[in-house]
This record gives sequence, structure tokens and C-alpha cells, in this order.
Amino acid sequence: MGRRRKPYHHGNLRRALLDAALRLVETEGAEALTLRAAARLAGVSQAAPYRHFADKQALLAAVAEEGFRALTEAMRRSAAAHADLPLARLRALGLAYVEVATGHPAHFRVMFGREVADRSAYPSLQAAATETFGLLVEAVAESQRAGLVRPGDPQELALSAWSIVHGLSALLVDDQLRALSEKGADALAWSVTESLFLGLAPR
Amino acid sequence: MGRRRKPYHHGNLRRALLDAALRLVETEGAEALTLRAAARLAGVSQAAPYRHFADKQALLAAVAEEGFRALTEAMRRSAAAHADLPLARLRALGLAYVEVATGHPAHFRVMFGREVADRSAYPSLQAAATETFGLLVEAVAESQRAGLVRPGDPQELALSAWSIVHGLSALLVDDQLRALSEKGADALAWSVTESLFLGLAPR
DNA sequence: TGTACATCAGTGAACGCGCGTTCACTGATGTAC
DNA sequence: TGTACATCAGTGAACGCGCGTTCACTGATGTAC
Repeated sequence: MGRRRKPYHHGNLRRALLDAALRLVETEGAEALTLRAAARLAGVSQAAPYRHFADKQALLAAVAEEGFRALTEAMRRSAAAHADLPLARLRALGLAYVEVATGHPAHFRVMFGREVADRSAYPSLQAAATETFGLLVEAVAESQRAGLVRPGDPQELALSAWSIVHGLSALLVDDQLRALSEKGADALAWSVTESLFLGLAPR
Repeated sequence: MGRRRKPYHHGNLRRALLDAALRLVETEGAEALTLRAAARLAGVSQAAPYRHFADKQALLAAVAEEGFRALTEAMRRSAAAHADLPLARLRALGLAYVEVATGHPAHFRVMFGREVADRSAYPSLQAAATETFGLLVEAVAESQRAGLVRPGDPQELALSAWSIVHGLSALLVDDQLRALSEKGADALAWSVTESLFLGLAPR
């Protein structure tokens, strides 16, 4: 009762800190993400985050994990549009990957960079990343069953797919292609997945 | 004449700072590279570097540039072993790329990361990177002339090649594949370039 | 060959900064009886 | 339904740190005459 403008307890500070961290990363880049800045943005004292995150690494790991979840979600959604076309599904996964990466470059960097030094200390982060890759493996296997992808260890073939879309994403995100091509990320992603299916060798 | 153990002038401090910076990056990672640490390692005062580098960015840019030069050199050397086999040359370039990256992970990160915020401020860095990519474009064009790579804009096809080897390199360097495969980097690079040539689709 | 002097390459001390983290604390909540 | 008390989630001040950068300086070098 009465004014509750500044309640002592926040309610869901963990969530609020995570949101603040995401906003910081999106708007000012990964190096702007400090515990103090996140606390500031969430409107609490600089010591408050320690009730919810053991240290800075833990916050970064949570941010990275959330990134993998969002990526997986976007890829799944994108593939769902091609329910009964295995190859189109596989390609949609790749295109979505590049789109998410270029749409959230700083977040992408946190997901893959060395900011989280020891990933094995954060099993749920590890799991989220594995799930993302799993989508590709599954789609490759599916396409193999339909005779649309050549035989071979699906995990090995999926790694090629992952490499090519991850590589393009990294080059785009790191602004390496600016001088090279005036094409948009989506056009490049289309061209690169084309090469992935056809190969460089003539048919 | 006399003792010259501690001459006032260093001789080639710029080079010494660059070497120190490289050693720091190699042994302790990119975040250990500070102007002060480089000065310390070179045995000069912390203000001395400013005679040779405008600021920290300039040192980082020089480190990155040196990385691209070494990469280009390694790729060239590697391709030279297959003088008259265009496709083997192309593959050798890719394998060398992955080998250099995984052999010098921290250096690789400085080359591609956002440490150097604005690459366009360092034309010679820009040029060094362009030269590296140029090797791939040239090798693709060469293979096309020999009928070993399908027709198409060589630059576009080379981007696929770059993406796939860069992606694999990035995933390896960022320790993303530990859980996935017990294969070595070279075996993965071999498998991935195989996919690049053959494509995923059956032949 | 000698000398005055401009220029260059270092020194050493200091600045201000924001950071991660710790600490003793206090306000709020919820549970046992 | 009321109350004592343990527990929890925040506060605010402080710590030590290493960093990039600036400044007035000094030692060394090389060049004009």
C-alpha cells in the first residue's frame, strides 16, 4: 500500500540484469558490458548483481546462452516454412543463421568469443550451443534419407554446412567484406549455400 | 666504445615493440596486449611506445597486419608445392589457412576481431587482408581455366571457399568443436574442403 | 676537422578513469508456532 | 490471527588495480657551416 515507486526488492532482478546486459551488448558492443553498467541500467546498486551472478563470467555466460536459444528458435521457425522439402529446410537453417548473426553482431561475438573463457564451466551454455548445431545435423540426415544429400557421416557433413555459414557470418560481422562486395548479407548467404550444395567442381 | 649495455637509444624500438606485442598475444592472449606490457617486455619506459605508435589501436593494427602477411606467406608456400595442379593448389591454400589459424589462435583473433575498431584507418592492414583473399580468387580463376571449377564469378566462388575455411578456423579457435569431434584440425580441414569441392548434393 | 644547434628518441612521474569485488549493513519477506 | 525470528535481497562505501595518455625533461645524434 502507498507508493511503491522504489520498492526495496526488485522482483526479478536476475531477468532485469540479463535484459540490461543484452541491451548494452546490442547498443554499445560487447566491451561495454560490465557488471556495473548492467546494474546501473537495471537501476540497482553495483553490488546487487552478486546476489544473482557469481561473477562477471557468469553474466556473460548467461548472455551467450540466451543468444544460442534465440538463434535456435529463429532457425527452427525459418525451417518450419518448408515442412516437406528437406533441402529447403537445410538451406533455411543456414540463411537464418547468417541473418541472426548479422542482425546482432555484438551478441554473436559474445556467443563465440573468448569472453566466456571456460565454456565447460557452464553446462547449460554448452547444451544450448550443441542444440543449435544439432539442428543442422538433423536436417542433413533428413536430406540424406530423401536422397538429396550424398551419403556420409551426417555430423561431418553438417560441420561443413556450419563452417560455411559461420564463416560468412564471422566475416560479415567483423566487417571484412565491406570492400569486397556491395551485395547484402542475404544475397551472399544465398550464394554461399548454393556453393555448399553444388560444390565448386563442375557437374 | 665502452659498455653499451644500456644505450639510451634502442636502435629499432618499433620492431622490438612489435615483437613484444606478438609474443604477448601468442603466450597470454589478445587481452594481455597492452601498451605498457609491450613496453615492459621491450625494456623501455611506458611512454616510449608513443614515439612509434600513435596509440594502442595503431599497435594492434600493426600486429594484425603482420598476421595477414604471415598468413599470406604460409598459404603461398603451401600452394607452391602443387605447381601444376590447380585444384590441389586451391585446397592447399585452404588447409594452410586453417593450420595457421589454429596454430596462432590469439593472433587470428586480433586479425579478425573488433580490437582494431576502424580498419579503414589503416590502409596497409586493409591491403594485407585483401591480398590474402586475393590468393583464393586467383586460385579459383586458375582452376576454372583448367575446367576444374564450375563457371561463375571467381570472386563469388572464392568467397564460399573463404567462408568455409574461415568458419572452420573460427569454430576451432573458439573451441566450439571440442565436444563434437576428436579429429584433429587437419582432418577436419580436409573433410571440409572435400565438401567444398563436391558439394552436399549427390553426384 | 671542429663546433653550434636543431632534431629526435627516450625517461619518469603523474593524471584520471572505470572496473571487479568485498564488506558490514539494513529493509523486506515468509514461516513456525 | 498474531508474533518472533531466520533468511533473503538489496545498499553504500571502499579497496586495489592496471590501464592509456600527457607532460616537461634529458641524453644522443646528425647536419650546416
